[in-house]
Amino acid sequence: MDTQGSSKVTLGRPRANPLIGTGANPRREILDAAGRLFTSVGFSAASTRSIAEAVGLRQASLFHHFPSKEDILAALLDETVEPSLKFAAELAATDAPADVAIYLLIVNDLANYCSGPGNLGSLQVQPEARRQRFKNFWDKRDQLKAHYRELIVRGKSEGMFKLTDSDLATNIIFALVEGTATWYEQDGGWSPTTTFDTIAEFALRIVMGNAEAASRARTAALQFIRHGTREPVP
Amino acid sequence: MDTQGSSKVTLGRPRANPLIGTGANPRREILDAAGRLFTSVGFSAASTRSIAEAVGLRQASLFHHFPSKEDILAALLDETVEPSLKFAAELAATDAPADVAIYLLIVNDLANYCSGPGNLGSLQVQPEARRQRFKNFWDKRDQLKAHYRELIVRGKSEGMFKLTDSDLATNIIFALVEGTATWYEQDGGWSPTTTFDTIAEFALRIVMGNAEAASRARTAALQFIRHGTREPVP
DNA sequence: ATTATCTATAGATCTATAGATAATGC
DNA sequence: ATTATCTATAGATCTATAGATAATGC
Repeated sequence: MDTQGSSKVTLGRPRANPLIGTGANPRREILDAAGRLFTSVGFSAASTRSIAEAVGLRQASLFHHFPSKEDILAALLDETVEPSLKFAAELAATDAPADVAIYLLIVNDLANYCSGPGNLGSLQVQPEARRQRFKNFWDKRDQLKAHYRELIVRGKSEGMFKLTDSDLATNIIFALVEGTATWYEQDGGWSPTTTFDTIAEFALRIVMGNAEAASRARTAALQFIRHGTREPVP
Repeated sequence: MDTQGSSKVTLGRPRANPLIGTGANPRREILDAAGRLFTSVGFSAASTRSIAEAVGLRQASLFHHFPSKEDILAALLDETVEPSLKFAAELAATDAPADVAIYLLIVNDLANYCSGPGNLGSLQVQPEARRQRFKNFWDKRDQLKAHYRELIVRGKSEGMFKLTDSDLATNIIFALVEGTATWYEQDGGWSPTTTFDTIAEFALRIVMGNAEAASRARTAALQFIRHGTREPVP
């Protein structure tokens, strides 16, 4: 079975406008176009007709791939949180200290949330995303937030983080990360690397309350990526 | 002329449902209901019918008060940024040091943006708010952001703030403040005072890179409110 | 006479379903 | 035969306008 769209044969009746899209992976094309439209004009304002047109299909043909417009958004929301959740789980299984781990978690999540045109992470702030239909997404997002909380509680108990209320701090740090998707633009201004690194270091300044300690933790985190351990290279 | 709605006499034909709203200030009632609906279900998903029903009017009657649905959103957006902009201008005219000023600016803006049901500050993240029609709002919001930048540049040049890139820092701090409207809820968890104070102190930790200095600046800011100057009370 | 509402409706959507059709697979 | 598309359309909206109506003001 070919699920990657590398094959050239396409079954079924040809599209109204075959010039747009390869037709090899219609589901993927639809998700990409919908992501662009949902973030640029909004979920409700993006019509199924406009999504279909963007991929060279007629409006009704979308419903062969998704039972409803909401299902398209559900798939997109899931795609944004799923990789972050997976990374957080893997990270929790390492011996990374709390400061190193939170830096790595933030940089990874920023890369996920600020991906795709318009930054798919910004989908979740649209009021339509609060509908019951998307509960599954919010559950996963709560799990991701729990990983943040876990690290913050650990860092505090080890005396590494200087915080009064771990839960409030979790909310603020998490919002700092998630909120980036609503303003950051790939094109204008700063490179993703610079931006994400700065935000993660700022988060360390918040929890550690010390710019030098934050800077050292950042360096240790970058070492950790390269060597899979915090031990400094000789 | 009575613009405050304190009068009991109401001109014109009675409403379909006079039980809802006083009828004394229809424009205000419409804005409040629309604010609730725009933040809870989204601008596009909130129909003019649903807004009208919420204030006991028929759908068409809204258009006596606002020429279009977009004009309602424009008025709401303006109401969120206008008081913040005014405060920032007044603050700039005082002798408050950069750290004290940014603390006060942030706490004030948080109170503004997190007001009204659903936090009216969250209106601006809806993709519909990007439309050309709302350029006036974005211009004012840019002015407010310029005040943040001003303080950050000043604090850095005075050696009080430890930052590499003032512009990137401005964006991140500003997003930290604005983004609060998308997650903070009055009812669940923390009081506005505690939350806003914590966020402002965290912003100081970011720019100053020192928890103790941040804490002192916060104390000085609270003094400044009480005495209109930073000089410690004897 | 003035005002704020009402009723009625135009005209433009919008999502989703039903059933036909144009490809390839076997 | 299977698949992915198409056309056609139902039925439910949605915003905004036109003109009537039910109050108060003078």
